Amino acid sequence: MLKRVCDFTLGAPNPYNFELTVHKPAGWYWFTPFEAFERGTIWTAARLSSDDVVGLKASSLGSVEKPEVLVQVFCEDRLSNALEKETLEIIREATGVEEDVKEFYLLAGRYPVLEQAVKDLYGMRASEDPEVFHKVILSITLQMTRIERSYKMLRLLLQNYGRTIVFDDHSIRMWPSAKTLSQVEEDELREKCNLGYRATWIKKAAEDLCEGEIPSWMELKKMSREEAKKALMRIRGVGEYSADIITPHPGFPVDVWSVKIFYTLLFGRELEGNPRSGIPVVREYAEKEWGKWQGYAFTYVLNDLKSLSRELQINVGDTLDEKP
DNA sequence: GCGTCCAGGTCTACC
DNA sequence: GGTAGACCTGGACGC
Repeated sequence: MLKRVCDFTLGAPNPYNFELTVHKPAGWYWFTPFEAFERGTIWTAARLSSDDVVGLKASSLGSVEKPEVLVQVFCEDRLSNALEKETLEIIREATGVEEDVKEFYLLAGRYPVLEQAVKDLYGMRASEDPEVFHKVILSITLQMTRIERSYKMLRLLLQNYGRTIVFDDHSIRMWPSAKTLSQVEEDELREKCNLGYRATWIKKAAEDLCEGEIPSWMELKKMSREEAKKALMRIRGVGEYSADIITPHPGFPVDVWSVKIFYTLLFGRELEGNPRSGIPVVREYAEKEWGKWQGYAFTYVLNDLKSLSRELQINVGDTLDEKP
């Protein structure tokens, strides 16, 4: 059982909606697929550069217009000043309390789809777990398969190689560390987690990360958008789509499923022919129209599909199932 | 039941 | 530089 070692209280530029930020409507997790969310409070876990895992309990003390977030940190031992500072940095990144969305909201007013999404998800931040390795695993398991199998692979990875931490009467399953996965035999990884050819890439990424060949989140953040993407695409198994998911400079990671929806929403007609042909069209549109806010546009639309399809009377298909 | 097809990308060999 | 073809697995579908 971890003990409470420190608390942080954070302010944010309004509007800021804590619940929508940490518990997004489309069902995606904040830090780990096995975190707990009950009545406005979230219990989750983050990994520090020292490989220590801290438990996080977070809730809102304020409102959308007067935001204030309380985060309690749990750990085996008291954190050093450096690790406490790193924990705060991770929390700031994940809560998005330093991001001001007013500019995005002004831009959104010019596009009916975004205007509706902003109305529905007012105050939400697009931010999430700033851990490159977790995002590498996620993006690789999302490739070339149905979403059900992606979830299965993720579940098996966490169940077989992740660690469970217990704090504040909650038990949270954490992602496996790069060190752990680098030491697992590739065949074992393939068989135990149903990864197929992805086992080679995940194992290689774990090894590269241990050897310092993959930049950290903060290092990527300091790079330009293009440099960060180029650095990520040097990881085996990470192409343009995956790099857009991993990078701290969010792009527009449309795939053959989401491109059909975005095409319909943006151009008012269904995409005909091979869906892959629509990907560069939608990407180009997002880059040209929304520039640095394209990641926000993607997150807002993706998390508001049910409402958008109803309000704009557009059929977005039957693939809106809840995520794990 | 059983065989076949193909999917929320990426890599590699070949031209 | 551009582009087929291969890659794991498992659910859907046709027979």
